[in-house]
Amino acid sequence: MSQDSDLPPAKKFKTGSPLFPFSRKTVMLAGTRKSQIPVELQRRNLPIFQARAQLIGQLRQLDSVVLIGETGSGKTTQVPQYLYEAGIGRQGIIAVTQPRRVAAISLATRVSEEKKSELGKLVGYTVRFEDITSEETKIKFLTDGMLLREAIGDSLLRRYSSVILDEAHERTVHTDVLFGIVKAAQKKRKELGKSPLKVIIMSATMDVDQFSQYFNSAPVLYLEGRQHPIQIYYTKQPQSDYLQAALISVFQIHQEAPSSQDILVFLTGQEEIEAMTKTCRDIAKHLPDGQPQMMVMPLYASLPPSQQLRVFQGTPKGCRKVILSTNIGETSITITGIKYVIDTGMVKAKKYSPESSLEVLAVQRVSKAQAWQRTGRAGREDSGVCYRLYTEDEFEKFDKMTIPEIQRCNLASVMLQLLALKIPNVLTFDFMSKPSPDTIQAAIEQLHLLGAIERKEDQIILTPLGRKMAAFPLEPRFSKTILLSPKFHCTEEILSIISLLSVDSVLYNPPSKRDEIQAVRKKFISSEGDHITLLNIYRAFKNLGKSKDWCRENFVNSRNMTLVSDVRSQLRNICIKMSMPIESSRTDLVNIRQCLAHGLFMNTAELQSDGTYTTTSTRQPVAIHPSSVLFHCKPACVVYNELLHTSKCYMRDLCVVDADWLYDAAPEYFRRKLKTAKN
DNA sequence: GAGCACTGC
Repeated sequence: MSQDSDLPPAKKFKTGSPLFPFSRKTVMLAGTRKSQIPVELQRRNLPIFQARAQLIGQLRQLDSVVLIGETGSGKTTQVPQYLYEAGIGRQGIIAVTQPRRVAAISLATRVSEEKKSELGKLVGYTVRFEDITSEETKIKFLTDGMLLREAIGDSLLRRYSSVILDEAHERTVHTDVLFGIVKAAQKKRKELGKSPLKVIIMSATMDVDQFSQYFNSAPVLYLEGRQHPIQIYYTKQPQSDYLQAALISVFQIHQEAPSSQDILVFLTGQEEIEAMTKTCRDIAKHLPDGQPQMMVMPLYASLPPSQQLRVFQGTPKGCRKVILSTNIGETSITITGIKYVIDTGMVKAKKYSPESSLEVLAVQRVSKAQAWQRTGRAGREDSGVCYRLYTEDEFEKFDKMTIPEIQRCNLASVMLQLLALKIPNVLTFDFMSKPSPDTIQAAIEQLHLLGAIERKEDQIILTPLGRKMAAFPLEPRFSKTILLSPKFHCTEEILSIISLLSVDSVLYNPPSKRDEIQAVRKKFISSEGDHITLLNIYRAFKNLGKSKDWCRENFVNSRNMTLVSDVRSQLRNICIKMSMPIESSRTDLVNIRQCLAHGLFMNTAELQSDGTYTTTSTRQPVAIHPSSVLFHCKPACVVYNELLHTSKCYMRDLCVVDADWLYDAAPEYFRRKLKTAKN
């Protein structure tokens, strides 16, 4: 399979930087083929169809199965139909979970077409804000988070005869918790003599042993995908500057390859991608005659949707598309026509350290699994080529798998959910990959401080407040803030603020338009901090009919703003269901800030005599983030939404508070902290 | 004095 050769892809390119040679390997990865043939024929043409009878036989017999199949095997669309057509578990619903909303929606649409039934009848989907199912629905696609929510109401998942956990290799927090939930539900249903629960884990070719072992040595079935050969080139020497290396590779390929073949480059973040976009465009302008044109497109999540869509558009004849992407291009967005992938081997990812309860965002090496995922993007329609900007020796030293998210994040929400699910002992919950005891302990401590839990005879139980908190699709401290708000007569305002905080930033901040933005934003700015400023922006948005034009004029992300509005009405409905009084504080902003102080007291920082800030909880030196309206101010005491560790440790989204309010909110906590500070 | 990978309820 592998054949080494000293074949640099091009020798003509000159930028004054040395060329570096690559060594070559060929591997087979899966791809999908587009087709215009009728649906039934397409179903029969899928690689999985040959195995249909055998597969149905196996699925009928087994309680748990791990199904390994590469992209293009058709497993996600076909297995639910096979179960249904064979009448397996006819008495219940077949659930298929997905990590992403768009996937759940498009798969449901696809399968309902194949079954020639209207979407929402036999085949439906459930995602946040959207439930397209009915009494008739037997095959239901849903996000993993949605199934987890449903489990809080019924931990035995009684409505379902089968649960298919798809894309299990991605190991999202939600999928990882679901592993434990479905395993426990299956066992419990058996013990109680109820109808059995079939569990099917679907994954790309990774982690097989771990999945199988966890599900009581479940058999592993392999499905073939459609294979397209991919040539892999490693650099012969380690590259000290991966950006420079990527740049050279792009133009080497550009000189050699037919212009219809597009290039996808994996980089780490917005800033880097914008800079590289500019450099590529500048160089492309001055290429010698006779070379193809080049269209360079950035791709990252916070890019406005209109610009994201550009990567799907065709280019004029004789023009090559070069897409510079974050890891959004690994799984979330699939671009057709990619022939070449350039993998820098770097990624920006979050790490969590429980001792400082800090989340750190840092550029680091990808795992082998991630590198393969990137490589696979080159061979989706046809054979492809992947340039890895690292040596084969370096690759061998990469971690095998990306550390699952559950071992890299704050577990407060997860622990609250497990408690709401009535898991007997959350400290010993059967995670497939156990988080560290420190992280679990830190989460329990947080929930305790929020008043969500109490200890009773060595058991941790949910308080009535904690039970209410679990009803909100929010981080526990946000739920708590909402539940406190009636006391301060400002629930309407707090609902707006919490909704604003719980989605991505609604503010666009392109550096090129900084002065313009500052002028426009002036009218909303509150000296009391970002929360009140955001509230002002939301109020204006709402009063002016939620208009898109208004958003554009004010550099507000209208997509995120609409999401805020949806989240708000969802949260408000939950409040109504709890019979919470919902009042508006109108012009009184003090109440709102008091309420925030009571909810976010754990995130407090105080001004020191030298003009710097220190967190109250861990005495960590912190600074006000440049995006804050308080950036140039020095309030004595603030609460913040989150800490972000980049070049410094920054507080984001701040609110000015009185120290007295904080002592009122948690007297015991602050008495203890004060003592520690003095020692 | 200066900056934010990606999902999801």
